[in-house]
Amino acid sequence: MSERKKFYITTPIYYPSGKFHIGTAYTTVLADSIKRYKTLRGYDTFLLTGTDEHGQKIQTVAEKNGKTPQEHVDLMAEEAKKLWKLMDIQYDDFIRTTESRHTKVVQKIFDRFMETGDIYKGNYEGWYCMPCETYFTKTQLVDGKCPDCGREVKLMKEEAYFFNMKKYADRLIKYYEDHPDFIKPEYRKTEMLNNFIKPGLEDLCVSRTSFDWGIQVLKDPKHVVYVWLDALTNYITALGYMSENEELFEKYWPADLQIVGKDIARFHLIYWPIFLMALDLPLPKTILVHNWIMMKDGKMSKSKGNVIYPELLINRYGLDATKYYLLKEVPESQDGLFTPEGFIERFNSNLCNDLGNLLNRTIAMCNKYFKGEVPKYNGTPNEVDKEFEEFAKKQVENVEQKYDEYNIASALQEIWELIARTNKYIDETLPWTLAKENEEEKLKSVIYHLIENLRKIAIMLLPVMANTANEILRQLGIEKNNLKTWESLSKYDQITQVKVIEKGEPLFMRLNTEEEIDYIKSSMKS
RNA sequence: CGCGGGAUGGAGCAGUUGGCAGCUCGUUGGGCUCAUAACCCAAAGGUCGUAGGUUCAAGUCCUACUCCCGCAACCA
Repeated sequence: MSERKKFYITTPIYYPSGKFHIGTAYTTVLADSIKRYKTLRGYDTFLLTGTDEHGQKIQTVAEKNGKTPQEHVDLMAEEAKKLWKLMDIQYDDFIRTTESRHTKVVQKIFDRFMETGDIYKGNYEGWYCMPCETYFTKTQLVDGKCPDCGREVKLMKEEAYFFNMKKYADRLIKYYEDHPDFIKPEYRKTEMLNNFIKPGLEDLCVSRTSFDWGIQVLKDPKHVVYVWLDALTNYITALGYMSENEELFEKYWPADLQIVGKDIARFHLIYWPIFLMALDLPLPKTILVHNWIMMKDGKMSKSKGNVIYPELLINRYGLDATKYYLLKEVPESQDGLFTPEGFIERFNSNLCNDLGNLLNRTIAMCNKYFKGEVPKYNGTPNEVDKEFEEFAKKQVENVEQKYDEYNIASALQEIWELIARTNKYIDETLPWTLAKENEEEKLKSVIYHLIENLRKIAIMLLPVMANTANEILRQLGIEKNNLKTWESLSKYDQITQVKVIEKGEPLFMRLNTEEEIDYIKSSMKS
């Protein structure tokens, strides 16, 4: 029965050493929106997210809080799930790297790599900070001292396993060349080639003995698997790879889209494909590297007192407004900028004025002139109607194309152009004048076109702002499911026997700019 | 000469293969009254980082330079 095409999409698994900030929320919302779009387009979708729960840092943080590492990550995983619930993220599975379905398979993979010779034993050398119990590379050091605490570091050596990356370098380059869609945006590929691959790949350290909060290496129990071999494989262990039941894996792998932040681009664009090659598995179709949301004074950090948490925005301004802002604000070519001013401006201007007010005035007119009953489609008696219809059709195509390119910010841009055009249409057609002059047919056409455009706008907003979109449809009185599908966007004359609600309700209430800016700024400090 | 990205009216950004410099917000003036003091129109405001070069024509190509940001190998 399942002839539907599948679409497997992943977020990174997040490292729960502290509270999740807005950057994490951004990645997840981006993935969720794309999933919703693909679902709307009829795909059988699967969205995976989760937490990366091992490592030295977790151990340290847990101890500081007087907890065992397990207690700490249990708590953090719940925090993550709570946040995703608040944000209405429709994930299909949540993988934790401490779950046995993951650890068992990682052990198998490690064993297999030892057998194939991809993993060999060697020595890891680095500058070690005793109090922090952490290794640093030479370039990470600040004035030759520990970048975290500023104390002396010692050059230390420990036995460790390495993965032979060099062996796969040529294959990786070839793969890049043969698959132009593998990495988005393109310049990330250049970055990888120039910085890491062309100068010669170094082998990757995949085990440690200096701490034990990790997955044990079966054949050498004093070692635990180190970071990336553990973390990256979540994308396949979650689907049951190498387990008794590989059904999901068979169905969904390879991933269609993997979304990562620019900070972990290297690991996903180099090591991950190489691990997959070593396992003889197909590579994901596309890895999308997104940029960051920055603050005016640079990177978000607690010491600067400029961290913004998603809960704050959601609780005060609503989920849809928050999602809209996030997805609109990060461009492909560079980092986005979060400013309280920008947030409030977007809210008032785009959401209240452009969209909310358009719905409100449309509903008011439909009530005033037709007692709320949407007139039947009667063609395009107005001169502008025809051009207007064509414009809407074109925008639908544009939006679709942007969504297909995973460019949500641009898709929203295109939707807002249609909103603006629709507002303008009211001024062009002057419905109140038509009413006075008893131009019944023309007036019917105008109202119909307004309602129909709003219907299209709502459907196109479904992936990003489901609540708002459904609320628009509700106020318009659109109930039939066949008027809520993406396919219905290509039709213009389908609305019949529909009655809008008697009194429009504001989608978004205008905010007092100064008050809210103060509010956001003061909450960022505390 | 490590690599990559950026530098465009007050702020934030678009600018495919070179062809009269655009968008959003803000400012000013006007219009409209269906609407959430919203919406529509118009105007002001830029030597497109600097200096050269190619071209009939360059924000867009080439060269040099300046400044900002990220990465620079095991830090999500």
